[in-house]
Amino acid sequence: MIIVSICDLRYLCLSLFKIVGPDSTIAELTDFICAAQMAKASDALMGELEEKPKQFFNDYPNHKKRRMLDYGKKQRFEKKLLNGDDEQIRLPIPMIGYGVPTEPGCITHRTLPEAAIGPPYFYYENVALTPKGVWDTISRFLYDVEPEFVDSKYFCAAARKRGYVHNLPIENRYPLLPLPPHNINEALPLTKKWWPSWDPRTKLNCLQTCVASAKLTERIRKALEDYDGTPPLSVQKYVLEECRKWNLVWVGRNKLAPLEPDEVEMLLGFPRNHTRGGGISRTDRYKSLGNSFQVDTVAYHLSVLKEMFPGGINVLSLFSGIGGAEVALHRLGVPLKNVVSVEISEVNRNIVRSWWEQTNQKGRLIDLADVQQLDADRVEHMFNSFGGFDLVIGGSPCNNLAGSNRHSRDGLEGKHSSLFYDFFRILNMVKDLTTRH
DNA sequence: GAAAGGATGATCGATCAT
DNA sequence: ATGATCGATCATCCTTTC
Repeated sequence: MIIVSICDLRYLCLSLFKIVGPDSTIAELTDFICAAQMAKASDALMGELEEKPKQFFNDYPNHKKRRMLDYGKKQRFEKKLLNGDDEQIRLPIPMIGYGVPTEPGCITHRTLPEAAIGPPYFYYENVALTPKGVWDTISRFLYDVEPEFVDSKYFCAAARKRGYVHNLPIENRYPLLPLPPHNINEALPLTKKWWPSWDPRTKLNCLQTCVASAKLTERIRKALEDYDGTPPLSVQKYVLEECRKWNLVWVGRNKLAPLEPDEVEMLLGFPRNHTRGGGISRTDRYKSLGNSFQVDTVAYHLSVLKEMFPGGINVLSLFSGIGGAEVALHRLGVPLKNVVSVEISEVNRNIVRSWWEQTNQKGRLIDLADVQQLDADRVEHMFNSFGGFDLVIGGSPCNNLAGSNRHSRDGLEGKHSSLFYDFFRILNMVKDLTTRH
């Protein structure tokens, strides 16, 4: 039974911004929404309590204050309230979304919810493997569009499991050419010579923000060189574990190494030296790259824009990072008229700016620092001076969702990941402005 | 100071064993 | 069916080294 519709939720959200103003925190916002849902749903809950009271109390302990860390229970709660008829969002096997160029089984038709249909087009990205219920919430806010889960291992030699919520057409997509190498030994041909037969990997795992230290690879080398030829199974197991955990590749006899920043750029579909701005350390390059789009994957989804906008597009790019969206559109040959790029990191803004200059862009790049400072007035002003935005694109922070985070995997309400609600807020403003014109 | 190294589990699903 | 096991994962904080 659907108790609170997505429209109600959006109106609640928007009215809260009007009531308490843009300075209110996300925690206040979500508390408000939860309280409103509670009130609206109380009648139906009484019915449900009669049916299976025990399960209810197991699932939803009786506390007034919402705690950050019990997102799982809260999300189940919300799901039951809002989406009781639907199954929880599941990841597809294989993880190819509506289809990828290299695999059979392409879906060419879907029906979008009425409220989701553009203009503007929007494209939202985040990690696929989140705590439970996160994608249900994201999908509900983004007009009930079902996420498209795609693993970039179908586009390049490294895995990258991501969910994409967008309202783009899915017919007649095409990949960037030339197709990038799909296996490790094609992408990194020099490793082939040293690759032992007992290492069965053909794809790398997800490229992350940290890489293994030289000390670690030295320890592995020492462990291997005790044996002439094939090491015993126990050593093989240890080495392969470290290889998979740290994405190590073979660069010499018994010698493993982490990927170079150049190689990560190539695997992610960026031009060589894309992140080699002035004064950026190796560590910072890995960090910026690890937080980025896989360009070929995103470009495949965006390729439908090429025919629709032969004269170019205006883009609002939120959480731009090192400009994965901009690079993807450029490589597709979609002219960039006006690009508003919002990115908190100055280093990343410099990277995008110098890419913009190096590629001789004819359009205009406006870079801003903070999505939270992007209020209705500024959006409306830019909207009017450009004649609207054709695409709102971005991937909001994943650090409170990602599995690698031991310290603060707090879910969508976490300090950084809650900026998702700013993506929704800004997209919704653009949507309103577009329909008004 | 800046860069690199090292220690730090948990979640969730898929697969396997019972 | 049900529980055990396995494997992947856009990270953060503090210490050490340069």
